[in-house]
Amino acid sequence: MGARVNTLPEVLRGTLDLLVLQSLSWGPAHGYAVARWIQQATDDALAIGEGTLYPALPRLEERGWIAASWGASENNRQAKFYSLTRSGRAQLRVETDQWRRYAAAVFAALSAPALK
Amino acid sequence: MGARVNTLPEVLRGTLDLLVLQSLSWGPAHGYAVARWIQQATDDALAIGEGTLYPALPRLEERGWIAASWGASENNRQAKFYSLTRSGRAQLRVETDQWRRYAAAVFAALSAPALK
DNA sequence: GCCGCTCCCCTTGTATTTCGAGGGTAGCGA
DNA sequence: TCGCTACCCTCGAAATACAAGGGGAGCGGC
Repeated sequence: MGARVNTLPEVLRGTLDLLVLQSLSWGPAHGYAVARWIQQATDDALAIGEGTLYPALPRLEERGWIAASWGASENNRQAKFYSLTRSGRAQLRVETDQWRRYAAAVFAALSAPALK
Repeated sequence: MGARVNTLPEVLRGTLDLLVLQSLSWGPAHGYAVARWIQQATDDALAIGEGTLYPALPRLEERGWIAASWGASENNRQAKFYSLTRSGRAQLRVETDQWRRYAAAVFAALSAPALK
């Protein structure tokens, strides 16, 4: 049915963002913990390098989806805690939905017949 | 459990490749038709621009996954027909599997609990 | 015969993002 | 004091999707 047409990277490249937002939906966390969460939540199927994650966090912050503040970690280290903003929560819903529709479309294509 | 750890783009960026390979699994087709197939097979959820698809085809050819040959289209135009090679068929299996595992991991994360 | 549409190919520049490698500080236990 | 782990960051290289642009050739209508 007439859903809007998506371009690829809008959803694809946003997958990291989606995972980060989702990880913060449980409450504030620092970058290092976010990385661990993703790895754990995907049962080690996905690993995010620090060189990938750390640039992503200010990006999300710039867009107003997360907010940062320094604090002490569980291990008594300085750590930058990120928390979801109101608009970040909305964005999480948007991206979750996009992902679901995108994944459904790919799965559909994988079992689609030849072109008519 | 102990699946291999994936990096993001290996799977993500390969999604277009996966769709193209899948579209050719039904037999040779020219680029224009591949684009139409993808749009149709995903129920209009995904649209691939020509500026995206046409550079992708030589890329896949370079990797030995598809082979090109000129011919006449259904509408009696010159068209470049691509067909899956043997190694392309293998690649299709690999990428299908990767996609399934990747998608499963993301879905798992979307319903994962807070970090321990 | 000509117009315009659709089919079909392609290139270029730009923007975005991921990755790997590298570098740095600071607790903490031995 | 050593070394490990937790924690932050930057940089350059590589990929690739996109929008915009350009072109040729059938074909049907006039």
